[in-house]
Amino acid sequence: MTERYDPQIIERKWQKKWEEQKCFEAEASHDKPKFFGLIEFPYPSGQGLHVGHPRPFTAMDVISRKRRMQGYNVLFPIGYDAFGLPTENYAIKTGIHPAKVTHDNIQRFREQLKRLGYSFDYSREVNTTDPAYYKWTQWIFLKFYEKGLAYKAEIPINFCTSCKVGLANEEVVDGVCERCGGKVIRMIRSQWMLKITEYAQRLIDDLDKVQYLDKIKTQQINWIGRSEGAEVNFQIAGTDDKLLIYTTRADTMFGATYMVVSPEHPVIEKYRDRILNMDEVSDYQKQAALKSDFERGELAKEKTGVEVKGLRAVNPVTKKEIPIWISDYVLMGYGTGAIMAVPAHDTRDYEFAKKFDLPIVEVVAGGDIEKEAFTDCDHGKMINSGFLNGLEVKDAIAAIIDYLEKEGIGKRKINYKLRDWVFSRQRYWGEPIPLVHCDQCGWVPIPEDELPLTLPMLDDFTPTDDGSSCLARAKDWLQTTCPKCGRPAVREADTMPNWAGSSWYFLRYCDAHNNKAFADPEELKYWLPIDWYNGGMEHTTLHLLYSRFWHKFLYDCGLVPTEEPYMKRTSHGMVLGANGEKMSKSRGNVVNPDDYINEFGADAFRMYIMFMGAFDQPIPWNEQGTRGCRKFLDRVWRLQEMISDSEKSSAKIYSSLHGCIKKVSEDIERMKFNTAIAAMMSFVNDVYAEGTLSKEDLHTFLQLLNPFAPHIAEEMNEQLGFEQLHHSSWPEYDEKALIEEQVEYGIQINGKIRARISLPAGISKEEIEKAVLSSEEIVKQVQGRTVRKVIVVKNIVNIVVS
RNA sequence: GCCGCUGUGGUGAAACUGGCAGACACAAGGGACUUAAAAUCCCUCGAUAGAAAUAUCAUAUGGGUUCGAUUCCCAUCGGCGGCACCA
Repeated sequence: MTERYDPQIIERKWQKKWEEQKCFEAEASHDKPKFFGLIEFPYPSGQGLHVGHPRPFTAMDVISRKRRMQGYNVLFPIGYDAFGLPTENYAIKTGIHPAKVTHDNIQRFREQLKRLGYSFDYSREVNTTDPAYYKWTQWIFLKFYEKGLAYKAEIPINFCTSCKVGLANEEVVDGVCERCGGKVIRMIRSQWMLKITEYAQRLIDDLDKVQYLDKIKTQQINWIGRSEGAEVNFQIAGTDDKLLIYTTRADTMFGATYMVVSPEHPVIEKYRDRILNMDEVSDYQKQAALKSDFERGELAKEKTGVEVKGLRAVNPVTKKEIPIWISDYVLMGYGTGAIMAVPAHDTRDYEFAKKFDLPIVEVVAGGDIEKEAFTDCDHGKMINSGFLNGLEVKDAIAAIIDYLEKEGIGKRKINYKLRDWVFSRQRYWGEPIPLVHCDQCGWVPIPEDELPLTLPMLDDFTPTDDGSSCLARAKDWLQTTCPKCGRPAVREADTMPNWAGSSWYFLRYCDAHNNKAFADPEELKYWLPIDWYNGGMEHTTLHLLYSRFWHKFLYDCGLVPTEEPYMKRTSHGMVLGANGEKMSKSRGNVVNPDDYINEFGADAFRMYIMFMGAFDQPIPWNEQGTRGCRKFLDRVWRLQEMISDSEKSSAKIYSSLHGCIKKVSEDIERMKFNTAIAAMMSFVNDVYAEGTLSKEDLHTFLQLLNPFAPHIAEEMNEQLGFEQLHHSSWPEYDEKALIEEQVEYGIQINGKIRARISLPAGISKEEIEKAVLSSEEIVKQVQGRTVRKVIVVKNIVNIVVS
């Protein structure tokens, strides 16, 4: 009689063994084919791991464990993305240094991860806040600077007028400071920018070279937002100045009845003396400054705006004078900050024109502009448009741009919605930007041998009154000398955003302890590209795009061997709280895995997290689920009592096992972990029905179970007397075992199942048709009706009768 | 608002390329074992009608394409993610 299944003992035993034997460290040799599996490294928050973390981790652990058994040299690393706001805010509140908080949090995370039995290579762990790591983050930033891709620009930040702190967008709730409820304004600051827009086209084009889920590609393409259109100059009446606009619908120019400029547009300042209602205009500018771009873009909001009296523009095709308005639905950050408004054919312009009673001129026939804007550009012909009349929209666009170019009024232009990356944060807990400012020499990079530029130890992390980070108060650190001319100079007090460290961490995994380079080129050549990167959909447009951008830049510098970092990208659905809402401390629905591991074991927890639902869909946590999977593992454990003395299992069990091998092997590749587990459950149910199976077949089953529940699988396998599972080869299925002798056909009459008939396998369609039509059941059902058609597909026979 | 995803029993879901809707579980109910409980094992389990065989209805809602639609198309309604300083 075998002992009772006790996961607490078994799991500790195997975790210890794996660590001692260094089972999951990637092999230094480059002889074998490699597999680099990547998960998004966690942010070590103060609450520790919650049940959402293990979902992607377990999935990639399953895949990595399978790859090892398939003979690959596997790199499955782990690290911590540890710079960031929550830790800093915690430090401000408690006075405990963020480095200490980070250290403790990481310690806790690591322990929790180890308890879950992940096959991470802990020897290559990275931590973005470690100076030995961020030395290279700074080094890469200097490369950007060197190549002219890092530059300074005047960009607004959110500033709480009461705390005197720069705020992240997330900290601004309904226009006020999340912490104190104080008024938030937009304050202009000079900030470091990275020119990601220079890579916009390549970031779209090279998606063809990788296997990302289509929805991820689509999301990135839409985010980059390439559009083909034209830039057109509108003369400002009575001046030599022109207002430049960008439009994708140049065909509608004859319908442009007014113009709108963004509240920040420089033309306002320039002509303030000519503007008759400047008081009204500046009031509006002030109001607009309080809103975020997001609020301003919201269509749901009532349109607002003010006519700029005294300033008028000339429509270059109708030659008519038209009014100029300012409104916050036009953003300075996209296009040119000015638009021509064509209310008949643009929804926002239409709404605006209706509200302020501006003229609406229909120029594309086909809609009902009394009711709404007609924006369809695939149907409809031009009207009221001079030489464009009668043309289709597509042709009209080409014709008018040709005309504009010929007349020198405008030109073709490709535009991107993507904006350059604001790279400065007025914060302490980030990588210092390794530049100094010298009155003589301007911005000067610090010499490479002075990297890393480490964060000074402070005890007060609160920002300064003007919104600068607390580094601005660290005078000793701030004051330095210019590396170029030796005169006194000042360091940059802003730090890098959290995204910096996560934009290249996967490269460091290839050679985590190198202190001469961010990684050895030979290691990069072997390990790159990452074979499979799984992460959340929420990272699609920021982290994923930023890291592709950094990688392409490093490729251009000759520092990495591949154009793209990730060959394959998949994503998981979020684990929600039991109430169906996103897990968060403030909602009080955060679930910690520890309780479940203590009660049911890590294997049961891993099984459940993979079984609970479709991997790519969000799913609420269910308290009962882990118990159910524990029940399954108990059943698996008792298979030991069913081992037969004979060498072979019954034909039925053999066939069931090989069906299971096929299903599990294929489903892991498709990330259909839930159905892979269902297949294993079915196999175990079959064995229980049969009452017995061979030792060899149980071993094979344990190989399948091993990626999901590695501790129990190794333990049972050891008791059977086989070598450790992670050294064994992934089983192949026997095709012959899957062939059935009889096939059951579903017989439909006019598309509805009316009968089931079992026929021998491998007979022709004609024979099937004959057999079905002559069967007693069908003869009865079809009686008195005419058979029009018989369709035989797979194991369906549809008889169409009338 | 814009972009992407999504909607199937009491619950989580499955159905791979348009081909037998509800696999596999959870919960619930009934039974066996037990002094009893836990554990375990067996049975029932979409709705309506029926003793049953069976019939009708059913994959958010309304249309469409098709021999056949959970799957494709159009519209409507609800949920989730992202919207550039949360990570």
